[in-house]
Amino acid sequence: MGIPHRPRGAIKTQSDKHPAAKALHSVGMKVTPQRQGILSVLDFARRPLSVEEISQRLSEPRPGLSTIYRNLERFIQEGWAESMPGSDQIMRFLKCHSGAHHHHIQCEECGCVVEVGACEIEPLLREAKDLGGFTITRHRLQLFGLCPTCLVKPQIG
Amino acid sequence: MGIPHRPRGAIKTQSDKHPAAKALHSVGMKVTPQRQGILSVLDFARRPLSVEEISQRLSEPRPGLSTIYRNLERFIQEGWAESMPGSDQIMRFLKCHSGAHHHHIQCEECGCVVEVGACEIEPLLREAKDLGGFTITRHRLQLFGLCPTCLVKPQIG
DNA sequence: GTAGCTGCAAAAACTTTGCACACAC
DNA sequence: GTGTGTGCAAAGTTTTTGCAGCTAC
Repeated sequence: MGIPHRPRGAIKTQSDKHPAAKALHSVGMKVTPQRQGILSVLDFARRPLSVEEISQRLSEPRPGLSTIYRNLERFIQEGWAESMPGSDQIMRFLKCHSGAHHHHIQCEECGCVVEVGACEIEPLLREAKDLGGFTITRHRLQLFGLCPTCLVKPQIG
Repeated sequence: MGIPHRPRGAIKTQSDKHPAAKALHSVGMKVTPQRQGILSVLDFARRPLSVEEISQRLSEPRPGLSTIYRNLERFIQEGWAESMPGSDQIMRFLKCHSGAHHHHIQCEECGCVVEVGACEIEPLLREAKDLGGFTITRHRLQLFGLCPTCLVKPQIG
């Protein structure tokens, strides 16, 4: 047990089994175990991960770091992932579940991230006068706070 | 010529001449030419500068890069400067003229940055319900647009 | 005079690149 | 079979660290 038996004939590329494979297919990218692995790791992650962290979460044999870098770049191009530069030099990556305009809230305690769909900032900006004469074309909002779990949990110290 | 003669007696530390020196003094940092230079470069910059760019704008003899890094770190601690991670790996630094909560608008064309003092986002966040149960503690808003100059100037292409 | 600061050089950390081989299609 | 993708290793960049000497105070 554990290994489900696979109906033969249904196996060739498993392209239509996992959504990841489907997505890769749809943009003309080859469906490789490495890509599926990286996408899967990002899917399960609840906070932005560095390349190193992504590598650690991948099962052996692990793809080379360069493979991870190269694929993340493509995923970002496709709008599947986002890079989140932090205060350190390390770039962290996050999967975007919504293709539309959205923002992220990150918990200051545990680092988990959720997407916030509704963006009510645009109208605000339209009204704002004192923007130094700038015409706003886009914005980026990062929210920080405490997630429900960490809010309940008493802070250490 | 070239070298202005300096009234003797007025020279000791010039601590009370430049605001930079004053500021350094006020937090117990020694007033060195390197620090004054870096602060001055940041003061004149209209867009975030990388360490390399700061170095290039300093007059000979230039401080070592490590000196620039070390001082930027302190300036950020003091709230005089801010680091702005971009899409590349390079950290860029910007002088904050307001100590209070503020945001930046960056021109997508020329890269210049201005501060926006009034932040009308807080009340908005307080009303917002669908934040996944998060309690917002702080936020970071980056605005991008076209500055008045670039708005007038016809785009190339 | 002393603590703090700087310069230099070496090391560290992160990311990119080149090329031969492998694999998805 | 072909072209894309991968692994490995080397190089490139940016940033940090250690230490001896210097300088602001």
